[in-house]
Amino acid sequence: MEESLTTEQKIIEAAEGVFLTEGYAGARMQQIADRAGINKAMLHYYFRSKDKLFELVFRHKMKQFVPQIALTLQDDQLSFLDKLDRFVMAYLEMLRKNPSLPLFILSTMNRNPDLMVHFKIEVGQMVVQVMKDEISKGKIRPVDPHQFMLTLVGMCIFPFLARPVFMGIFNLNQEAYAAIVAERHLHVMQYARAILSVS
Amino acid sequence: MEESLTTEQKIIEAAEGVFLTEGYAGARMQQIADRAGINKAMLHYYFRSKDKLFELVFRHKMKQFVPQIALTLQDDQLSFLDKLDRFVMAYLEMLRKNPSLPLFILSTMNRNPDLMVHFKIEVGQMVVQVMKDEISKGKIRPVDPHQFMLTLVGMCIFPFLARPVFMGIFNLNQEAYAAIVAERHLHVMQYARAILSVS
DNA sequence: CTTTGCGTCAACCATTTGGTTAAATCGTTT
DNA sequence: AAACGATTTAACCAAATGGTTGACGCAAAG
Repeated sequence: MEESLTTEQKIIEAAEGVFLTEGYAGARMQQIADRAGINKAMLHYYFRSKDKLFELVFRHKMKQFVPQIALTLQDDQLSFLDKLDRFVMAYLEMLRKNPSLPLFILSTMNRNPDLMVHFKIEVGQMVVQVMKDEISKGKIRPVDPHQFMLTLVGMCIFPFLARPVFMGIFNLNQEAYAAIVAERHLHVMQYARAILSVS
Repeated sequence: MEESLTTEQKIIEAAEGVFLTEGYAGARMQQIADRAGINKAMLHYYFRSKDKLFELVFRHKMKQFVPQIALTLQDDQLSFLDKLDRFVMAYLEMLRKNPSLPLFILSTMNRNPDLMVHFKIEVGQMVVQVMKDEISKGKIRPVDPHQFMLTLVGMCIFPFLARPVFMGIFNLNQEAYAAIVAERHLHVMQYARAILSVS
């Protein structure tokens, strides 16, 4: 079936699954080995330690998590709001495919904020610059870019973080919550338009 | 100094601190004992097991976390938006005092969604009902209450979840981020007004 | 004074966990 | 087919971890 996968790939795949759902402290090397269908010693043969393996997984997942909004913003043809629309659509779709990604990243980063150092990220500064330009050009209303991005990205991510809590509080079943997530895009853009649109 | 605290209280306080920052899997009974300044055996003397102690802490923290918006909504004197304003103010203040509460709750609930069963919460249904009433009375614009509450509460909580990531992405220091959090209330209400206000 | 029961502790225990090792197996080259 | 390096495995190890035990202190009750 998946015999085409190399052992190293099988390990990484298994490690991602286990680390994502259990977190670093909750993950067990044996569990990863079982899931990969190999001997526990292989883990240490290919990746020296639990830390090394985790770091590999984390780096990979972090790249997925940090919004690649930079690419979307490059396109000069579109208006800023249309660029946002594209980004929100793509980001929500990615999250739907990786629903446990946000909690994994945020938990890890809270436990060890130093990890951020390894990621020289310019996307933040870039977005702020673009927004300031748009504001000075009068294309969008003046808004604190930090607050705006915090809200915009949060609106996308939060439903995946709070899923069990909200399902409980609002008495929702799987389908009802899936419907909310499916409609999320509309409400995110409704927010963006309400805040940014020049009357 | 704090010799007035009973041993049981010292344990609970220490357990809260450790569980909040380390999570269940990452917390060590020895660590809790050290922090409480007592012997490890005392933990098992007062609370049979790690699970029992954790459950106690979790229940306590869960009560703090679930927005007590119900109380705020009762007051009939205020308009709906003023009620929201009160709630957002109070909730943000609580979060500022308990910055690691959200990640703790959401992590735990994701790991074990069954825990929600223990909390018979009616606040969700109540908020939905109030909003529907306001809508039918024409006091606020028609909005999906679920989407709205998800956004409103998310806007409050998310800054505390994403703190290290956003500090990294936007190159912010402690003070800069604190300033964003301090100003958060304004932007949350700006959202609420933009979405709910009848023109 | 002695007994009783709660609180406290050091020492101990069984299991789990990350990690190691030495032997075996497989594939490729000569 | 011998040799050789890469891969895989079972068995093992030391440390850590949640949990237990028996003794000791001590204040209140008898």
